Amino acid sequence: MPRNGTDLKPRILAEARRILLEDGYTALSTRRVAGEVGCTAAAIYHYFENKDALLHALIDEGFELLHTRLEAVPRDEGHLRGLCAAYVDFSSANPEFYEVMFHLHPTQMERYPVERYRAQRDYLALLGDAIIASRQESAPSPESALRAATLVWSTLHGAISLHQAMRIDKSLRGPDLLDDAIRLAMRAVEISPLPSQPGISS
Amino acid sequence: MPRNGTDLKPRILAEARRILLEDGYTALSTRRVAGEVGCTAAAIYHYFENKDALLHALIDEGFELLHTRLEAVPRDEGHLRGLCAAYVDFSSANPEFYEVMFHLHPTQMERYPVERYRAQRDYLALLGDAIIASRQESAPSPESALRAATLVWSTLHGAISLHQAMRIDKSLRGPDLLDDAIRLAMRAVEISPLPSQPGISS
DNA sequence: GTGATAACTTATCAGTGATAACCCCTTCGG
DNA sequence: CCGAAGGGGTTATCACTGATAAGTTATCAC
Repeated sequence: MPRNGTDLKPRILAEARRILLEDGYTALSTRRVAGEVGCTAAAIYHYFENKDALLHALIDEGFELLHTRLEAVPRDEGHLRGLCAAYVDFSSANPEFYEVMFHLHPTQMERYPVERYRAQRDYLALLGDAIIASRQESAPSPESALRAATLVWSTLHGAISLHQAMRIDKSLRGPDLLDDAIRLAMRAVEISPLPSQPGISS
Repeated sequence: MPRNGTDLKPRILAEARRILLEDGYTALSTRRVAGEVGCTAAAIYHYFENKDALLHALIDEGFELLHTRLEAVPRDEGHLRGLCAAYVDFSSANPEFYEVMFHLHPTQMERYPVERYRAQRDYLALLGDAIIASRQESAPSPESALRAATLVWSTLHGAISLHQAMRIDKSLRGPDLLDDAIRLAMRAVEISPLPSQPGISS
């Protein structure tokens, strides 16, 4: 039985989350978590199959946080724009969460099944619904709504990615780029429903 | 003097490049490079200050490759679209190069000075020129051309990033998303020159 | 030849994720 | 009340990683 009274699992998660948010993903090591929890690194493997499983628990937390943020957006005529702004705001307020949720390459995350990402992506459904609602007269099919939603998402993600990686020019303000991206994303709806040309790029 | 006649440096670079392209960034370790070159891991540190310096040499190669690709785009009336397509094609043809060039987070690359990325980014200047040329009548200022070019770039990058990370829905074709992104990026020119609203997002 | 120096190797360190083996304490069956 | 069972850990260790200091060898200048 635990020397410290309570189960270790929540405390491991709490310390891991704190380290991730305070010092970033690269600082998140099993030994460091163990050290701050007050146990041995091997103890973590009693509660999580491996380090990735611990990280995935944090990723799931991030997706839940994003979910509640997006659900809170009022479903009025500005729903789509609100979703975009909320998504961008989430990335700015939680850059470390955003990084592990969207920046981590699959080769570094082989044990987080791609399926799980896909299951988590109800934000795409939200975007799709908002897109459908935003143009009731032209009534896009669910397929083209998903395609447009993906384009909206990818547009926002691109700006967030370059901004967070500090790749944009010094003379440009990050928030301006994010704002431009939101405005551009609103136009994605006009792009996607075009007939899909059979594959071009190699 | 070298036992093998030639200097090790080009061979180290060649093996590192091969490993990066064949097995990806995560497979690139000093010991592996040394093993395939036929020397010791410590020998690498004679030619490169650290592992990052070796990786940066590869990144520079990638930027040069991208540069020649973009320079080859004919500067006709379809210059901007051609640049976008060439950029996307480069990312598809060289995903490993693209990853280390644009996906590697600064926290994993602290020793690659951000300035160096900025110096490498003449593709932004190319995009800016193409944008200016594409609308000679409205004649955007260099500043808004840079801003628009960044938005174009970020739009393409977002689609490439999600595509390479296999984040997009199974029912969607990656090339379709890339194609949509190019079409949307063409509209970025209409977005950016708007009067920059003083900061909104947090 | 001799000294200097470039071009390495050997040995080692600190840190990473991960695993096997053990130990201790609680709990439950009898 | 006692002994087996098993959860909840620890210790020791492995195979990696990047990195460095110190020693060694070969070549070149003079």
